[in-house]
Amino acid sequence: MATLTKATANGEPCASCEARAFSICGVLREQDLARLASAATFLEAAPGEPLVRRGQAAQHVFNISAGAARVFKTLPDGRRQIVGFLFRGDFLGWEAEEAYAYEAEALTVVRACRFARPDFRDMLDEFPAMERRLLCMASDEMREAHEHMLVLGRKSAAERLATFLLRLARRSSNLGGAENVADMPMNRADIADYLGLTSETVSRQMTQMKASGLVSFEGARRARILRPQQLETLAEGR
Amino acid sequence: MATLTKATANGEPCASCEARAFSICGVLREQDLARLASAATFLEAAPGEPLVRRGQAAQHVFNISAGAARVFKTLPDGRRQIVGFLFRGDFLGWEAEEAYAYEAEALTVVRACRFARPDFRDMLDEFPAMERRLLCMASDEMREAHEHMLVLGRKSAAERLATFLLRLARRSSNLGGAENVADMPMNRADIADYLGLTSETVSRQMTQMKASGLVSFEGARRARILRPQQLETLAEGR
DNA sequence: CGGGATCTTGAGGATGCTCAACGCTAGTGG
DNA sequence: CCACTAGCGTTGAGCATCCTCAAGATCCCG
Repeated sequence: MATLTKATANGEPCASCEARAFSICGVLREQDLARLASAATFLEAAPGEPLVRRGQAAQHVFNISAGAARVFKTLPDGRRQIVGFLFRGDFLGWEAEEAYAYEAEALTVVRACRFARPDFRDMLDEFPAMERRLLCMASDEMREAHEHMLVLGRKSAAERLATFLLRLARRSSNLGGAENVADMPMNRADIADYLGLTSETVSRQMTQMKASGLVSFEGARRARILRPQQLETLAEGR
Repeated sequence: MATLTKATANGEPCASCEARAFSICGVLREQDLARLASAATFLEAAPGEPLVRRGQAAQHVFNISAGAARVFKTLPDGRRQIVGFLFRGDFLGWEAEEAYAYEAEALTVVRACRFARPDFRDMLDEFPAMERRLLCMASDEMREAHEHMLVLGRKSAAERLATFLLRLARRSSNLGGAENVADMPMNRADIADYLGLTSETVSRQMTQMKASGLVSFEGARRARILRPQQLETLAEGR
Protein backbone atom coordinates (compact mmCIF):
# COMPACT_ATOMS: atom_id res chain seq x y z
CA MET A 1 0.00 0.00 0.00
CA ALA A 2 0.97 3.61 -0.45
CA THR A 3 3.33 5.44 1.89
CA LEU A 4 1.67 7.76 4.40
CA THR A 5 3.16 10.76 6.20
CA LYS A 6 1.64 13.38 8.48
CA ALA A 7 1.50 16.54 6.43
CA THR A 8 2.61 18.74 9.34
CA ALA A 9 5.79 16.69 9.58
CA ASN A 10 7.00 18.46 6.45
CA GLY A 11 7.29 21.99 7.80
CA GLU A 12 5.07 24.30 5.72
CA PRO A 13 3.99 21.85 3.07
CA CYS A 14 1.11 23.79 1.48
CA ALA A 15 3.03 27.02 1.07
CA SER A 16 5.40 25.38 -1.38
CA CYS A 17 2.92 23.01 -3.00
CA GLU A 18 3.28 22.97 -6.76
CA ALA A 19 -0.38 22.02 -7.20
CA ARG A 20 -2.04 24.66 -5.09
CA ALA A 21 -2.68 27.11 -7.91
CA PHE A 22 -4.68 24.44 -9.76
CA SER A 23 -6.32 22.86 -6.79
CA ILE A 24 -9.21 23.35 -4.45
CA CYS A 25 -6.83 24.84 -1.87
CA GLY A 26 -6.04 27.71 -4.20
CA VAL A 27 -8.91 29.74 -2.72
CA LEU A 28 -7.56 29.64 0.83
CA ARG A 29 -5.64 32.55 2.27
CA GLU A 30 -2.08 31.94 3.38
CA GLN A 31 -3.06 32.02 7.03
CA ASP A 32 -5.64 29.28 6.57
CA LEU A 33 -3.25 26.83 5.00
CA ALA A 34 -1.93 25.66 8.36
CA ARG A 35 -5.45 24.61 9.31
CA LEU A 36 -5.70 22.64 6.08
CA ALA A 37 -2.31 21.00 6.55
CA SER A 38 -3.18 19.99 10.08
CA ALA A 39 -5.90 17.72 8.73
CA ALA A 40 -3.93 16.35 5.80
CA THR A 41 -1.99 13.15 5.35
CA PHE A 42 0.60 12.93 2.59
CA LEU A 43 0.46 9.90 0.44
CA GLU A 44 2.79 8.47 -2.13
CA ALA A 45 1.66 5.64 -4.38
CA ALA A 46 3.79 3.63 -6.80
CA PRO A 47 2.62 2.91 -10.37
CA GLY A 48 -0.25 0.43 -10.31
CA GLU A 49 -1.08 0.97 -6.67
CA PRO A 50 -4.73 1.73 -5.83
CA LEU A 51 -5.85 5.03 -4.37
CA VAL A 52 -9.44 3.93 -3.92
CA ARG A 53 -11.22 0.65 -4.55
CA ARG A 54 -14.78 0.16 -5.71
CA GLY A 55 -17.12 -0.79 -2.89
CA GLN A 56 -14.67 0.39 -0.25
CA ALA A 57 -16.14 2.73 2.39
CA ALA A 58 -15.60 6.28 1.15
CA GLN A 59 -13.55 7.50 4.08
CA HIS A 60 -11.18 9.89 2.38
CA VAL A 61 -10.95 12.62 -0.21
CA PHE A 62 -7.77 13.24 -2.18
CA ASN A 63 -5.95 16.12 -3.76
CA ILE A 64 -3.45 15.05 -6.39
CA SER A 65 -0.28 17.10 -6.03
CA ALA A 66 1.90 15.26 -8.55
CA GLY A 67 1.78 12.36 -10.98
CA ALA A 68 -1.07 10.80 -12.90
CA ALA A 69 -3.79 8.27 -12.12
CA ARG A 70 -6.61 6.47 -13.88
CA VAL A 71 -10.19 6.29 -12.60
CA PHE A 72 -12.27 3.43 -13.95
CA LYS A 73 -15.21 1.11 -13.67
CA THR A 74 -15.36 -2.53 -14.66
CA LEU A 75 -17.98 -5.09 -15.63
CA PRO A 76 -18.07 -8.55 -14.03
CA ASP A 77 -16.43 -10.10 -17.10
CA GLY A 78 -13.50 -7.71 -16.91
CA ARG A 79 -14.41 -5.12 -19.50
CA ARG A 80 -13.10 -1.82 -18.23
CA GLN A 81 -14.07 1.80 -18.86
CA ILE A 82 -11.65 4.47 -17.75
CA VAL A 83 -13.82 7.44 -16.86
CA GLY A 84 -10.98 9.88 -16.46
CA PHE A 85 -7.32 10.53 -15.83
CA LEU A 86 -6.18 12.58 -12.87
CA PHE A 87 -3.30 15.02 -12.86
CA ARG A 88 -1.78 17.65 -10.62
CA GLY A 89 -4.49 19.74 -9.00
CA ASP A 90 -7.30 17.23 -9.48
CA PHE A 91 -9.63 16.28 -6.71
CA LEU A 92 -10.99 12.84 -5.98
CA GLY A 93 -13.43 11.19 -3.66
CA TRP A 94 -16.29 13.49 -2.78
CA GLU A 95 -19.18 11.05 -2.54
CA ALA A 96 -22.80 11.42 -1.58
CA GLU A 97 -22.96 7.66 -1.08
CA GLU A 98 -21.21 5.49 1.47
CA ALA A 99 -18.90 3.65 -0.89
CA TYR A 100 -16.76 4.54 -3.86
CA ALA A 101 -18.39 3.52 -7.14
CA TYR A 102 -15.12 3.38 -9.07
CA GLU A 103 -11.46 2.53 -8.69
CA ALA A 104 -8.48 4.82 -8.92
CA GLU A 105 -4.92 3.62 -9.52
CA ALA A 106 -1.63 5.41 -9.87
CA LEU A 107 -0.21 5.49 -13.40
CA THR A 108 3.07 7.09 -12.43
CA VAL A 109 4.30 7.75 -8.93
CA VAL A 110 1.47 9.77 -7.43
CA ARG A 111 1.72 12.20 -4.58
CA ALA A 112 -1.48 13.36 -2.96
CA CYS A 113 -2.96 14.99 0.13
CA ARG A 114 -5.56 12.90 1.83
CA PHE A 115 -8.29 14.08 4.20
CA ALA A 116 -10.70 12.10 6.32
CA ARG A 117 -14.22 12.89 5.18
CA PRO A 118 -15.47 14.28 8.52
CA ASP A 119 -12.45 16.58 8.71
CA PHE A 120 -12.99 17.67 5.15
CA ARG A 121 -16.64 18.39 5.79
CA ASP A 122 -15.66 20.54 8.76
CA MET A 123 -13.30 22.47 6.55
CA LEU A 124 -15.99 23.06 3.96
CA ASP A 125 -18.17 24.46 6.75
CA GLU A 126 -15.30 26.60 7.90
CA PHE A 127 -14.25 27.89 4.47
CA PRO A 128 -17.30 28.57 2.31
CA ALA A 129 -15.04 29.74 -0.50
CA MET A 130 -13.62 26.25 -0.67
CA GLU A 131 -17.05 24.69 -0.90
CA ARG A 132 -17.95 27.08 -3.70
CA ARG A 133 -14.74 26.23 -5.45
CA LEU A 134 -15.55 22.55 -5.15
CA LEU A 135 -18.97 23.19 -6.64
CA CYS A 136 -17.42 24.97 -9.60
CA MET A 137 -14.90 22.19 -10.09
CA ALA A 138 -17.76 19.71 -10.01
CA SER A 139 -19.48 21.69 -12.73
CA ASP A 140 -16.34 21.66 -14.87
CA GLU A 141 -15.96 17.96 -14.30
CA MET A 142 -19.55 17.45 -15.40
CA ARG A 143 -18.90 19.45 -18.54
CA GLU A 144 -15.96 17.21 -19.35
CA ALA A 145 -18.04 14.15 -18.63
CA HIS A 146 -20.68 15.34 -21.12
CA GLU A 147 -17.99 15.99 -23.68
CA HIS A 148 -16.67 12.50 -23.16
CA MET A 149 -20.12 10.97 -23.60
CA LEU A 150 -20.24 12.64 -26.98
CA VAL A 151 -16.89 11.07 -27.77
CA LEU A 152 -17.95 7.61 -26.64
CA GLY A 153 -21.41 7.67 -28.13
CA ARG A 154 -20.94 9.41 -31.44
CA LYS A 155 -17.35 9.80 -32.63
CA SER A 156 -15.35 7.53 -34.93
CA ALA A 157 -12.06 6.00 -33.85
CA ALA A 158 -10.02 8.69 -35.61
CA GLU A 159 -12.14 11.46 -34.11
CA ARG A 160 -11.76 9.95 -30.66
CA LEU A 161 -7.99 9.84 -30.90
CA ALA A 162 -7.79 13.39 -32.20
CA THR A 163 -10.01 14.62 -29.38
CA PHE A 164 -7.90 12.75 -26.86
CA LEU A 165 -4.56 14.11 -28.01
CA LEU A 166 -5.85 17.67 -28.16
CA ARG A 167 -7.27 17.39 -24.69
CA LEU A 168 -4.09 15.97 -23.22
CA ALA A 169 -2.04 18.69 -24.86
CA ARG A 170 -4.37 21.45 -23.68
CA ARG A 171 -4.38 20.00 -20.23
CA SER A 172 -0.64 19.93 -19.93
CA SER A 173 -0.21 23.43 -21.30
CA ASN A 174 -2.78 24.64 -18.76
CA LEU A 175 -0.58 23.10 -16.09
CA GLY A 176 2.36 25.05 -17.41
CA GLY A 177 3.82 22.57 -19.89
CA ALA A 178 4.72 23.05 -23.54
CA GLU A 179 2.09 23.80 -26.17
CA ASN A 180 0.96 21.08 -28.57
CA VAL A 181 2.71 18.27 -26.79
CA ALA A 182 0.74 15.35 -25.44
CA ASP A 183 2.61 13.37 -22.84
CA MET A 184 0.96 10.04 -22.28
CA PRO A 185 1.72 8.47 -18.93
CA MET A 186 -0.79 5.72 -19.76
CA ASN A 187 -0.31 2.76 -22.11
CA ARG A 188 -2.32 1.96 -25.26
CA ALA A 189 -4.72 -0.29 -23.38
CA ASP A 190 -5.52 2.57 -20.99
CA ILE A 191 -6.16 4.92 -23.88
CA ALA A 192 -8.36 2.27 -25.51
CA ASP A 193 -10.35 1.73 -22.33
CA TYR A 194 -10.79 5.47 -22.02
CA LEU A 195 -11.96 5.92 -25.60
CA GLY A 196 -14.12 2.82 -25.87
CA LEU A 197 -11.80 1.15 -28.39
CA THR A 198 -9.24 -1.67 -28.41
CA SER A 199 -5.52 -1.06 -28.07
CA GLU A 200 -5.03 -2.34 -31.64
CA THR A 201 -7.39 0.29 -33.00
CA VAL A 202 -5.66 2.99 -30.97
CA SER A 203 -2.33 1.88 -32.38
CA ARG A 204 -3.59 1.84 -35.95
CA GLN A 205 -5.11 5.30 -35.63
CA MET A 206 -1.92 6.69 -34.16
CA THR A 207 0.04 5.25 -37.08
CA GLN A 208 -2.36 6.79 -39.52
CA MET A 209 -2.24 10.21 -37.88
CA LYS A 210 1.52 10.08 -38.06
CA ALA A 211 1.37 9.06 -41.74
CA SER A 212 -0.92 11.97 -42.58
CA GLY A 213 1.45 14.40 -40.91
CA LEU A 214 -0.91 15.61 -38.18
CA VAL A 215 1.34 14.50 -35.34
CA SER A 216 4.82 13.11 -34.77
CA PHE A 217 6.00 10.85 -32.01
CA GLU A 218 8.98 10.90 -29.70
CA GLY A 219 8.70 7.34 -28.49
CA ALA A 220 5.28 5.81 -28.07
CA ARG A 221 4.40 7.93 -25.05
CA ARG A 222 4.85 11.44 -26.38
CA ALA A 223 3.04 13.00 -29.33
CA ARG A 224 3.77 16.36 -30.83
CA ILE A 225 0.83 17.98 -32.57
CA LEU A 226 2.11 19.33 -35.88
CA ARG A 227 -1.15 20.75 -37.26
CA PRO A 228 -3.40 21.71 -34.35
CA GLN A 229 -5.96 23.28 -36.62
CA GLN A 230 -6.41 20.20 -38.77
CA LEU A 231 -6.42 17.93 -35.78
CA GLU A 232 -9.18 20.05 -34.30
CA THR A 233 -11.15 19.76 -37.51
CA LEU A 234 -10.74 16.01 -37.40
CA ALA A 235 -11.77 15.90 -33.73
CA GLU A 236 -14.99 17.77 -34.45
CA GLY A 237 -15.83 15.52 -37.36
CA ARG A 238 -15.88 18.22 -40.04
CA MET B 1 -40.79 30.52 -26.15
CA ALA B 2 -41.93 29.12 -22.84
CA THR B 3 -44.58 30.79 -20.70
CA LEU B 4 -43.23 32.72 -17.70
CA THR B 5 -45.07 33.61 -14.47
CA LYS B 6 -43.89 35.26 -11.26
CA ALA B 7 -43.78 32.49 -8.71
CA THR B 8 -45.25 34.68 -5.96
CA ALA B 9 -48.30 35.22 -8.14
CA ASN B 10 -49.37 31.67 -7.31
CA GLY B 11 -50.00 32.06 -3.59
CA GLU B 12 -47.76 29.60 -1.69
CA PRO B 13 -46.29 27.76 -4.62
CA CYS B 14 -43.45 25.91 -2.91
CA ALA B 15 -45.52 24.58 -0.04
CA SER B 16 -47.59 22.50 -2.43
CA CYS B 17 -44.86 21.67 -4.91
CA GLU B 18 -44.91 18.02 -5.90
CA ALA B 19 -41.18 18.05 -6.65
CA ARG B 20 -39.86 19.54 -3.44
CA ALA B 21 -39.16 16.23 -1.71
CA PHE B 22 -36.86 15.23 -4.60
CA SER B 23 -35.36 18.59 -5.28
CA ILE B 24 -32.69 20.89 -4.01
CA CYS B 25 -35.36 22.87 -2.12
CA GLY B 26 -36.13 19.85 0.03
CA VAL B 27 -33.51 20.94 2.57
CA LEU B 28 -35.12 24.31 3.25
CA ARG B 29 -37.32 24.86 6.27
CA GLU B 30 -40.93 25.90 5.68
CA GLN B 31 -40.22 29.46 6.75
CA ASP B 32 -37.47 29.85 4.18
CA LEU B 33 -39.57 28.80 1.24
CA ALA B 34 -41.07 32.26 0.83
CA ARG B 35 -37.57 33.64 0.32
CA LEU B 36 -36.96 31.04 -2.35
CA ALA B 37 -40.25 31.69 -4.08
CA SER B 38 -39.61 35.43 -4.12
CA ALA B 39 -36.66 34.85 -6.43
CA ALA B 40 -38.31 32.25 -8.64
CA THR B 41 -40.01 32.50 -11.98
CA PHE B 42 -42.35 29.74 -13.08
CA LEU B 43 -41.86 28.45 -16.52
CA GLU B 44 -43.88 26.17 -18.71
CA ALA B 45 -42.41 24.78 -21.91
CA ALA B 46 -44.24 22.82 -24.61
CA PRO B 47 -42.77 19.63 -26.10
CA GLY B 48 -39.77 20.47 -28.26
CA GLU B 49 -39.24 23.90 -26.78
CA PRO B 50 -35.75 24.75 -25.56
CA LEU B 51 -34.93 25.38 -21.93
CA VAL B 52 -31.32 26.32 -22.60
CA ARG B 53 -29.31 26.63 -25.79
CA ARG B 54 -25.66 25.86 -26.27
CA GLY B 55 -23.49 28.96 -26.31
CA GLN B 56 -26.19 31.07 -24.71
CA ALA B 57 -25.08 33.10 -21.69
CA ALA B 58 -25.73 30.99 -18.60
CA GLN B 59 -28.05 33.39 -16.84
CA HIS B 60 -30.43 31.00 -15.15
CA VAL B 61 -30.62 27.80 -13.18
CA PHE B 62 -33.68 25.56 -13.30
CA ASN B 63 -35.53 23.20 -11.05
CA ILE B 64 -37.76 20.78 -12.95
CA SER B 65 -41.06 20.41 -11.11
CA ALA B 66 -42.93 18.30 -13.66
CA GLY B 67 -42.45 16.71 -17.06
CA ALA B 68 -39.36 15.41 -18.84
CA ALA B 69 -36.58 16.96 -20.88
CA ARG B 70 -33.52 15.89 -22.84
CA VAL B 71 -30.06 17.38 -22.42
CA PHE B 72 -27.72 16.92 -25.35
CA LYS B 73 -24.67 17.96 -27.30
CA THR B 74 -24.25 17.93 -31.06
CA LEU B 75 -21.41 17.79 -33.56
CA PRO B 76 -21.23 20.20 -36.51
CA ASP B 77 -22.54 17.52 -38.90
CA GLY B 78 -25.61 16.94 -36.77
CA ARG B 79 -24.66 13.84 -34.82
CA ARG B 80 -26.26 14.14 -31.42
CA GLN B 81 -25.45 12.69 -28.02
CA ILE B 82 -28.11 12.94 -25.34
CA VAL B 83 -26.18 13.19 -22.09
CA GLY B 84 -29.19 12.80 -19.84
CA PHE B 85 -32.91 13.02 -19.34
CA LEU B 86 -34.40 15.30 -16.71
CA PHE B 87 -37.41 14.52 -14.58
CA ARG B 88 -39.23 15.94 -11.60
CA GLY B 89 -36.79 17.13 -8.96
CA ASP B 90 -33.82 17.47 -11.30
CA PHE B 91 -31.66 20.52 -11.34
CA LEU B 92 -30.16 22.18 -14.39
CA GLY B 93 -27.79 24.97 -15.24
CA TRP B 94 -25.16 25.40 -12.57
CA GLU B 95 -22.15 26.44 -14.63
CA ALA B 96 -18.64 27.47 -13.76
CA GLU B 97 -18.30 28.92 -17.26
CA GLU B 98 -20.10 31.82 -18.86
CA ALA B 99 -22.12 29.88 -21.39
CA TYR B 100 -24.09 26.65 -21.44
CA ALA B 101 -22.14 23.84 -23.11
CA TYR B 102 -25.25 21.82 -23.97
CA GLU B 103 -28.85 22.16 -24.99
CA ALA B 104 -31.94 21.20 -23.05
CA GLU B 105 -35.37 20.71 -24.64
CA ALA B 106 -38.73 19.73 -23.25
CA LEU B 107 -39.88 16.21 -24.15
CA THR B 108 -43.32 16.56 -22.62
CA VAL B 109 -44.84 19.71 -21.20
CA VAL B 110 -42.24 20.80 -18.67
CA ARG B 111 -42.87 22.93 -15.63
CA ALA B 112 -39.88 24.40 -13.87
CA CYS B 113 -38.74 27.06 -11.42
CA ARG B 114 -36.15 29.39 -12.82
CA PHE B 115 -33.70 31.54 -10.88
CA ALA B 116 -31.35 34.23 -12.07
CA ARG B 117 -27.80 33.12 -11.33
CA PRO B 118 -26.90 36.07 -9.07
CA ASP B 119 -30.07 35.51 -7.04
CA PHE B 120 -29.31 31.83 -6.81
CA ARG B 121 -25.77 32.48 -5.68
CA ASP B 122 -27.12 34.74 -2.96
CA MET B 123 -29.42 32.00 -1.81
CA LEU B 124 -26.59 29.50 -1.67
CA ASP B 125 -24.70 31.96 0.54
CA GLU B 126 -27.78 32.37 2.66
CA PHE B 127 -28.63 28.69 2.99
CA PRO B 128 -25.47 26.61 3.33
CA ALA B 129 -27.57 23.46 3.60
CA MET B 130 -28.77 24.09 0.09
CA GLU B 131 -25.24 24.45 -1.21
CA ARG B 132 -24.26 21.20 0.48
CA ARG B 133 -27.29 19.54 -1.04
CA LEU B 134 -26.27 20.80 -4.45
CA LEU B 135 -22.79 19.41 -3.94
CA CYS B 136 -24.21 16.00 -3.08
CA MET B 137 -26.52 16.09 -6.06
CA ALA B 138 -23.53 16.95 -8.23
CA SER B 139 -21.71 13.93 -6.87
CA ASP B 140 -24.68 11.69 -7.65
CA GLU B 141 -24.88 13.14 -11.13
CA MET B 142 -21.20 12.42 -11.60
CA ARG B 143 -21.71 8.85 -10.50
CA GLU B 144 -24.46 8.46 -13.08
CA ALA B 145 -22.25 10.04 -15.70
CA HIS B 146 -19.51 7.51 -14.97
CA GLU B 147 -22.02 4.71 -15.18
CA HIS B 148 -23.18 6.01 -18.52
CA MET B 149 -19.62 6.18 -19.85
CA LEU B 150 -19.34 2.48 -19.05
CA VAL B 151 -22.54 1.92 -21.02
CA LEU B 152 -21.36 3.95 -24.01
CA GLY B 153 -17.81 2.70 -24.05
CA ARG B 154 -18.11 -0.96 -23.20
CA LYS B 155 -21.61 -2.42 -23.41
CA SER B 156 -23.30 -4.18 -26.33
CA ALA B 157 -26.56 -2.94 -27.79
CA ALA B 158 -28.62 -5.46 -25.79
CA GLU B 159 -26.79 -4.58 -22.58
CA ARG B 160 -27.35 -0.89 -23.21
CA LEU B 161 -31.07 -1.32 -23.68
CA ALA B 162 -31.37 -3.48 -20.58
CA THR B 163 -29.46 -0.93 -18.53
CA PHE B 164 -31.62 1.85 -19.87
CA LEU B 165 -34.95 0.19 -19.09
CA LEU B 166 -33.87 -0.76 -15.59
CA ARG B 167 -32.70 2.74 -14.90
CA LEU B 168 -35.90 4.33 -16.17
CA ALA B 169 -37.98 1.93 -14.09
CA ARG B 170 -35.91 2.52 -10.96
CA ARG B 171 -36.06 6.21 -11.49
CA SER B 172 -39.82 6.31 -11.80
CA SER B 173 -40.33 4.07 -8.78
CA ASN B 174 -38.06 6.38 -6.78
CA LEU B 175 -40.36 9.21 -7.78
CA GLY B 176 -43.32 7.27 -6.45
CA GLY B 177 -44.41 5.41 -9.57
CA ALA B 178 -45.07 1.71 -10.08
CA GLU B 179 -42.29 -0.86 -9.80
CA ASN B 180 -40.81 -2.42 -12.92
CA VAL B 181 -42.52 -0.10 -15.33
CA ALA B 182 -40.49 2.05 -17.67
CA ASP B 183 -42.44 4.96 -19.09
CA MET B 184 -40.64 6.43 -22.04
CA PRO B 185 -41.56 10.02 -22.78
CA MET B 186 -38.85 10.04 -25.46
CA ASN B 187 -38.96 8.48 -28.93
CA ARG B 188 -36.67 5.78 -30.32
CA ALA B 189 -34.29 8.30 -31.85
CA ASP B 190 -33.86 9.94 -28.44
CA ILE B 191 -33.13 6.59 -26.83
CA ALA B 192 -30.68 5.81 -29.62
CA ASP B 193 -28.90 9.14 -29.21
CA TYR B 194 -28.71 8.52 -25.49
CA LEU B 195 -27.29 5.02 -25.85
CA GLY B 196 -24.94 5.68 -28.75
CA LEU B 197 -26.96 3.53 -31.17
CA THR B 198 -29.35 4.05 -34.08
CA SER B 199 -33.11 4.01 -33.68
CA GLU B 200 -33.26 0.85 -35.82
CA THR B 201 -30.96 -0.98 -33.45
CA VAL B 202 -32.98 0.20 -30.47
CA SER B 203 -36.12 -1.07 -32.13
CA ARG B 204 -34.60 -4.45 -32.95
CA GLN B 205 -33.31 -4.92 -29.43
CA MET B 206 -36.69 -4.02 -27.96
CA THR B 207 -38.32 -6.59 -30.21
CA GLN B 208 -35.82 -9.21 -29.16
CA MET B 209 -36.27 -8.50 -25.47
CA LYS B 210 -40.00 -8.87 -25.92
CA ALA B 211 -39.49 -12.15 -27.79
CA SER B 212 -37.32 -13.56 -25.02
CA GLY B 213 -39.95 -12.70 -22.44
CA LEU B 214 -37.89 -10.22 -20.44
CA VAL B 215 -40.27 -7.34 -20.98
CA SER B 216 -43.70 -6.65 -22.43
CA PHE B 217 -44.95 -3.49 -24.05
CA GLU B 218 -48.09 -1.43 -23.65
CA GLY B 219 -47.69 0.64 -26.77
CA ALA B 220 -44.23 1.63 -27.87
CA ARG B 221 -43.72 4.08 -25.02
CA ARG B 222 -44.28 1.88 -22.00
CA ALA B 223 -42.34 -1.24 -21.07
CA ARG B 224 -43.14 -3.61 -18.24
CA ILE B 225 -40.18 -5.52 -16.88
CA LEU B 226 -41.28 -9.12 -16.49
CA ARG B 227 -38.01 -10.60 -15.21
CA PRO B 228 -36.06 -7.90 -13.41
CA GLN B 229 -33.42 -10.34 -12.24
CA GLN B 230 -32.64 -11.61 -15.71
CA LEU B 231 -32.72 -8.15 -17.18
CA GLU B 232 -30.21 -7.09 -14.54
CA THR B 233 -28.00 -10.01 -15.47
CA LEU B 234 -28.19 -8.98 -19.10
CA ALA B 235 -27.44 -5.36 -18.24
CA GLU B 236 -24.28 -6.32 -16.35
CA GLY B 237 -23.12 -8.52 -19.18
CA ARG B 238 -23.01 -11.77 -17.25
C1' DC C 1 -61.24 8.36 -41.00
C1' DG C 2 -57.03 10.32 -42.98
C1' DG C 3 -52.28 11.39 -42.72
C1' DG C 4 -47.93 12.39 -40.84
C1' DA C 5 -44.84 10.88 -37.58
C1' DT C 6 -43.04 7.10 -35.37
C1' DC C 7 -41.85 2.44 -35.14
C1' DT C 8 -40.55 -1.99 -37.13
C1' DT C 9 -38.39 -5.07 -40.27
C1' DG C 10 -35.16 -6.44 -43.98
C1' DA C 11 -30.85 -6.67 -46.83
C1' DG C 12 -26.32 -5.37 -47.54
C1' DG C 13 -22.13 -3.15 -46.07
C1' DA C 14 -18.49 -0.68 -43.14
C1' DT C 15 -16.19 0.06 -38.98
C1' DG C 16 -13.85 -1.67 -35.41
C1' DC C 17 -13.01 -6.23 -32.89
C1' DT C 18 -10.62 -10.79 -32.31
C1' DC C 19 -6.89 -13.59 -32.68
C1' DA C 20 -2.24 -14.12 -33.92
C1' DA C 21 2.44 -13.01 -34.94
C1' DC C 22 6.16 -9.96 -34.96
C1' DG C 23 9.11 -5.77 -33.56
C1' DC C 24 10.72 -2.56 -30.39
C1' DT C 25 12.58 -0.74 -26.29
C1' DA C 26 13.60 0.05 -21.68
C1' DG C 27 15.11 -1.98 -17.77
C1' DT C 28 18.00 -5.72 -15.66
C1' DG C 29 21.65 -8.37 -14.48
C1' DG C 30 25.87 -10.38 -15.80
C1' DC D 1 29.01 -2.05 -21.39
C1' DC D 2 26.31 -5.23 -23.54
C1' DA D 3 23.07 -9.09 -24.07
C1' DC D 4 18.73 -10.62 -22.62
C1' DT D 5 14.03 -10.47 -21.71
C1' DA D 6 9.42 -9.20 -20.65
C1' DG D 7 6.16 -5.98 -21.44
C1' DC D 8 4.41 -2.98 -24.68
C1' DG D 9 3.38 -1.54 -29.25
C1' DT D 10 2.47 -2.48 -34.18
C1' DT D 11 0.69 -4.91 -38.06
C1' DG D 12 -2.21 -8.30 -40.56
C1' DA D 13 -6.29 -11.27 -41.81
C1' DG D 14 -10.84 -12.56 -41.04
C1' DC D 15 -15.10 -11.68 -38.83
C1' DA D 16 -19.10 -9.81 -35.87
C1' DT D 17 -21.79 -6.17 -34.59
C1' DC D 18 -24.04 -2.44 -35.62
C1' DC D 19 -24.98 1.06 -39.28
C1' DT D 20 -27.17 2.57 -43.68
C1' DC D 21 -30.68 2.71 -46.77
C1' DA D 22 -35.21 1.37 -47.91
C1' DA D 23 -39.89 -0.05 -47.45
C1' DG D 24 -43.81 -1.33 -44.92
C1' DA D 25 -46.68 -1.27 -40.46
C1' DT D 26 -48.69 1.10 -36.71
C1' DC D 27 -50.19 4.65 -33.89
C1' DC D 28 -52.01 8.86 -32.52
C1' DC D 29 -54.11 13.22 -33.33
C1' DG D 30 -56.94 16.01 -35.52
